[in-house]
Amino acid sequence: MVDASTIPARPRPYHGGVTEARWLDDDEQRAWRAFLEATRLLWARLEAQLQAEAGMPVSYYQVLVGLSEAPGRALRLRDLAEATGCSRSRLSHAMARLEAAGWAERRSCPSDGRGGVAVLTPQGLAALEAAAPGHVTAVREWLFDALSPEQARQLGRICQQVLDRLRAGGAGAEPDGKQAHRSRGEVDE
Amino acid sequence: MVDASTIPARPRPYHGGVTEARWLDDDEQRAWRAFLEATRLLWARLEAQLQAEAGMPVSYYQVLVGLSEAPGRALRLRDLAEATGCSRSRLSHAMARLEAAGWAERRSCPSDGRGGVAVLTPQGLAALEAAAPGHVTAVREWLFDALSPEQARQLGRICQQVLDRLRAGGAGAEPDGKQAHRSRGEVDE
DNA sequence: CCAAAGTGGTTGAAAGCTCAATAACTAGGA
DNA sequence: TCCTAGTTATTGAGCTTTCAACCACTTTGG
Repeated sequence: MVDASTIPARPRPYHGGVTEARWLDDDEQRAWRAFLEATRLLWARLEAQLQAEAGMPVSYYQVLVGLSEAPGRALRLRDLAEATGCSRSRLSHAMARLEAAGWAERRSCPSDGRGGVAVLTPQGLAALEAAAPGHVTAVREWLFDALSPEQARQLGRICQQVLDRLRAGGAGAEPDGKQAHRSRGEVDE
Repeated sequence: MVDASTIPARPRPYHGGVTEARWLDDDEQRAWRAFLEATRLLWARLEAQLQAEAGMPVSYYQVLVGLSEAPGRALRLRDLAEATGCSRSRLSHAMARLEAAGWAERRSCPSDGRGGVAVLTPQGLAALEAAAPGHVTAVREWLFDALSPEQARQLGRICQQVLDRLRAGGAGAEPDGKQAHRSRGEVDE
């Protein structure tokens, strides 16, 4: 079966750049294609499961989780955005939907007039508690049940290293928040 | 820093289900949170890079790659959708944009009157060849440079196992194509 | 006290994706 | 032949996310 990849199979001569790109070797190529396909399918499965059983996309579920873990089940919108790793505008839109569903509320912040505080409602907590077991079961079934305990640790370590590098590497990603400055000198092209 | 997760930190009693969900142990919990965050950030980085340097989202790049690897740089739309792992309607919308950009064309299929064939134009190939080195460099820089060769193999093996399980597990995901039948007996709730 | 700069949050438009419906065609029998 | 069922691709509506612009408020520094 032809597999989806974001990298052409064979190196081609590239006209115009200054530096030659270092292509992926066979192990890396295999790993990359498997990674792309696995994450894509896994994510689709989890979205479908949560949508079917709890009627919400994963992103909203994550917002509810973020709120449920905060002291008093309330959090500054800024901090909630940080905790769930989403942009402020995205959270703003999401909160509108969560509020409409009766799962969360917005209050103004007493200590900072600009601020807003998101609060999880009892119905929101109930929805989260109803959704969680099915979600956990799906994560276990499609991810961890396919792996040995040793592999689970390997995966954790791998992801942590990648994460450290991405965070150290700074600019270029996070939207909405601070503007990206585009560092990184050695981009060929 | 508070980390985003789709699983609440502690098991909570769940009222209403028949079966108790098996929660994640500490290793799994750590691995899962790191996985979520790392894939999210990595993807954002790659999207930003390709958008900035090549003016296209990763999904379109994947379509161009799929076409470039096909014999004659042409492929039935059905097969292209399969190869890139996207739904037919998504591909249809994408083709409209790629055609407008002059990177691909649609022709009717001689052997099947229903069918359509997508063809990569010379401009499309040029755009792909211009975009590829930067993309490969980014993948290497943010993913593989963070890992040892052994870890790259581990990641490949892990993803392959997950992939096998997802494919064996059948229904529940792939949209648009065949309808999902929802198997899996033991869903609590 | 006041202006300038920074931060927090919202909004509307545009892009991309999904879903359901539909049209066009093929294939497989009565 | 005709009729039904399945396949291929497109379309439009709706949802989520991004992006840029914006307002409100706070902080900083004269």
